[in-house]
Amino acid sequence: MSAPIETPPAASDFIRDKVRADVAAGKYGGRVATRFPPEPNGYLHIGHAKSICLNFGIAAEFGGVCHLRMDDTNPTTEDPEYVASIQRDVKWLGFDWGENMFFASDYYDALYELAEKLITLGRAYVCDLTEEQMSEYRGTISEPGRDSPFRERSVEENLDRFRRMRKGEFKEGECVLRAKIDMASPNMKMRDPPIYRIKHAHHYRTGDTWCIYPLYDYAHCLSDSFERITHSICTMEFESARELYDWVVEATEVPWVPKQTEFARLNLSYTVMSKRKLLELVEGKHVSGWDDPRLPTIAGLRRRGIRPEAIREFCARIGVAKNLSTVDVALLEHCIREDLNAEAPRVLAVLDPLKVTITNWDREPDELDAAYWPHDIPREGSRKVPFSGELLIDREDFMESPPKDFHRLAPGRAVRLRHGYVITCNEVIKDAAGAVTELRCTYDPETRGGAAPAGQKKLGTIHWVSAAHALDVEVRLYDRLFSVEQPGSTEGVDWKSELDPQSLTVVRARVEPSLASAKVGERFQFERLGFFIVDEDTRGRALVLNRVIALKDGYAKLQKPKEPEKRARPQAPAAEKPAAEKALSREALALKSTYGITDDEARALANEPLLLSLLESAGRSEVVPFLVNEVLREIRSKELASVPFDGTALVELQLLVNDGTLSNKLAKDVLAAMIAGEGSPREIVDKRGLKQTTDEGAILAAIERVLAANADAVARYRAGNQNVIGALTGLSIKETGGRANPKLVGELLRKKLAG
RNA sequence: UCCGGCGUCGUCUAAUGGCAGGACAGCGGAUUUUGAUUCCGCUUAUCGGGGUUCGAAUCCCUGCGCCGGAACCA
Repeated sequence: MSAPIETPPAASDFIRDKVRADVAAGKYGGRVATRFPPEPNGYLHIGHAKSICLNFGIAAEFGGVCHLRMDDTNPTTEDPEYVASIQRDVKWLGFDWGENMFFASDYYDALYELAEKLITLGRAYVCDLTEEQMSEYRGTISEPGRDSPFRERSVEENLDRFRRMRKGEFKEGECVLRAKIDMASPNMKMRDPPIYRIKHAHHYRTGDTWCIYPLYDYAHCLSDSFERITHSICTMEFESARELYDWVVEATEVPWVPKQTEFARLNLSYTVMSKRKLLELVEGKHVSGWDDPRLPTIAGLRRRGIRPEAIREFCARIGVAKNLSTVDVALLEHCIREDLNAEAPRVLAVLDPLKVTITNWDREPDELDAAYWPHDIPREGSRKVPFSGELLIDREDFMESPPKDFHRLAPGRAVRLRHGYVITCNEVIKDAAGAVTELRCTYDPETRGGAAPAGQKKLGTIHWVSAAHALDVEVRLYDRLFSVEQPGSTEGVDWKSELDPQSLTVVRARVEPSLASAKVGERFQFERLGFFIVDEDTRGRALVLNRVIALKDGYAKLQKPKEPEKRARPQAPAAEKPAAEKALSREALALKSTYGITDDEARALANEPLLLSLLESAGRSEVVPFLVNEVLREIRSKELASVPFDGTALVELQLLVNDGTLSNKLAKDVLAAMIAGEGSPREIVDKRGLKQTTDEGAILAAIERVLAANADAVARYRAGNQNVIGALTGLSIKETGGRANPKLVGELLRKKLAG
């Protein structure tokens, strides 16, 4: 239930399309139930967030439910600490599973009963092969496996041994329960996969009740079934497990049959996402913990200061598809800035202070009014900012001999201090080593509040604080964890060596005094610098702030030498000579010579038995193009195993095309009707009045109606978009009830548009 | 190599036989007391080769490339 209202409306995707179609078809009684099924053996990361948003999002959109289920079937890796962190993270992301919190470990009894049932039905057996033997018997991806010598044990013996497994009479690894499927299956997952193994281990929830534990492929689908899940959504690496998923559900004869759908997992540039690598970073102390703000973990993102709104928006924007994809982290960063722009009040802070003395300041400190929000954000509020004779600015905002486009402070130049006065630099003080230690400037009293002096239109603005008033704080500047786009993608290079040593810089910074009351978790924008959050390491008045994300820096970009354009696919030359094509099979060769057809046609025919039988009953090569191009499409897309007509009907159809009764397009419509069982081609033509027309008057009239109704498209055509003619042709044909001769429509249309 | 999946702007993703669209990134301009934001504009793509069709990113054949699958992990 559950997604909060402010969740961005998700654009549709192939999974939502499927759910929508299932609901419309009344599948599962129109019910929608999804689940997010993490194993509690690690922390959630932004890749999980994608799955969470998908599963909870779909449930919310279709009035269904989304369960949170711990897939805890491996006692040796799981831990309640992870359960707690997962619950916290899902909740923090803004989702609510309500009553629907489940644990696979709660199903151990039911799973065990079904395993006994499988044995009783002769669909599972206890196998005593060792692990190495089993893998040897399994064969390889290109060679079939061999049956285990224990495969034909009697039901009684299997039942007895399985019960003894449960009682703890065997050592770990001594035997397993296997599904009895097919050792020769091309899908390795189907070669009698183990479904129960012995583990004399303490489970964090069931304690020492069990010493056998079900494996994923067995437990997961049944858990889905127990929970009456309708759409079991998972990532692509489980694709070959789907066949087994379906087998288990069917073989155990459970009443509820969920269906699995896979989508591509999220990869992000400049970071790593695998549990193994994340664990290695944490355990190897490359980061400070699971919540290190540089990590893509939910805990890390939260500590970094990113709001769940930004993550949800990001997940909505990346979409859901099956392509292997690596999303540019710049998109995440964009979502973070976009979210914080309207949420973080602006304040002044200096990260790398340089002293500025205002030589003509001869009074008490001034109290300036400073709005918290810029003009384009409709929010109220301001604070006082003290201005005095001794200020601090960021070192970056001064250059002794600046280029022309540097609109900041330099000897003899003026700059506006944000919310303050315009100052002019008169003198640069340096230490013995030649480093600048102080700037001596004068202020213009007429410019209080930042008003531009007469005649000075273009004036840079920089941030500053008053030295005597500013707070001394710790600021942690976080950046991308890795310095390369795809860590680990270069052969022979350890991915850990690609960590960016500068992903964290800690500085002592000075911030305006209003931050004295800032609370942990509060976010600010330090003007011109970035977004910051008060970190939980803050102790009393000793503020610690994390940089969430830097502001975009147009000037820095100007300075950077342009990256050479990475362009041009390094693919072209291969296209020169056509690669050797696959030799024709014996069957195809025979077809080719019998019917005098092309290689391509023979191949397509040989691939599809249904097509072959149609051709045989037709006995004429004339129907081959239609068979290969149209009939094949229909039977593939509708997954047909048979059709309610034979080849003679196709010959009849072909004759109708030949004598001009039907256009090719109409023939396709007739074919669809034939598949729907509406009778012979001639009957369908008569019944539906599908006869093709070449009546120019009628066609012209239709074209005129279409052109009148689509003036904009006509304009685009005349403006040079030739492709529009396709759409207009289609529309015109449709206008005649699909009966117009397409070629004629095209000719007339072209003539009409030209004239 | 066997089975399966996937190939659309630099990146992610739409277009379900009929005008290749959007977002991010990039580039240019306007506005700006944040070189931010906002606004406007621009560049850039259907993996190659054949076929079917009036019309193909989409259907068929084929080549190529990438990913996943041989845990008693999930």
